[in-house]
Amino acid sequence: MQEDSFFQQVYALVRRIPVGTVASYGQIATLLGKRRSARQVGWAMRALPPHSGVPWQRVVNSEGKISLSGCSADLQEALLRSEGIEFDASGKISLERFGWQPELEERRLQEKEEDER
DNA sequence: AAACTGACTGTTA
DNA sequence: GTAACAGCCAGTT
Repeated sequence: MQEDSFFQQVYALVRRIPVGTVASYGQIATLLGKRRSARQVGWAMRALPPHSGVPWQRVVNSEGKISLSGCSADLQEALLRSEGIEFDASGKISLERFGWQPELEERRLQEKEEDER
């Protein structure tokens, strides 16, 4: 569990998820070029030590729901709410509103550069 | 070494 | 709407 293992790649990517947005396990896997390795992303999150600095709470399943059970789920929801993310009546996050969109980020960056030019 | 277990997901029925 | 299944792979029996 070191070097540039799959887990490390996952952590590096999860660290880039902006505050107030969420990504799905599958999305992380896809961005890493492992389209069907969502489960391993879940493993990576599970293996995470408590004070790793990785914003694990920003990773939810493809429905926009929390995939944990028990008190861990409560913690995740609390963390996300504190970041400004809202849940609907069924405990679901609107990926439309809060989903991480790396491509849009790039676009915004480009637009900003154009403005400054 | 083999079988089993998941913080998953898209497809198929 | 539900259910089964395949694909993926690290860790744990």
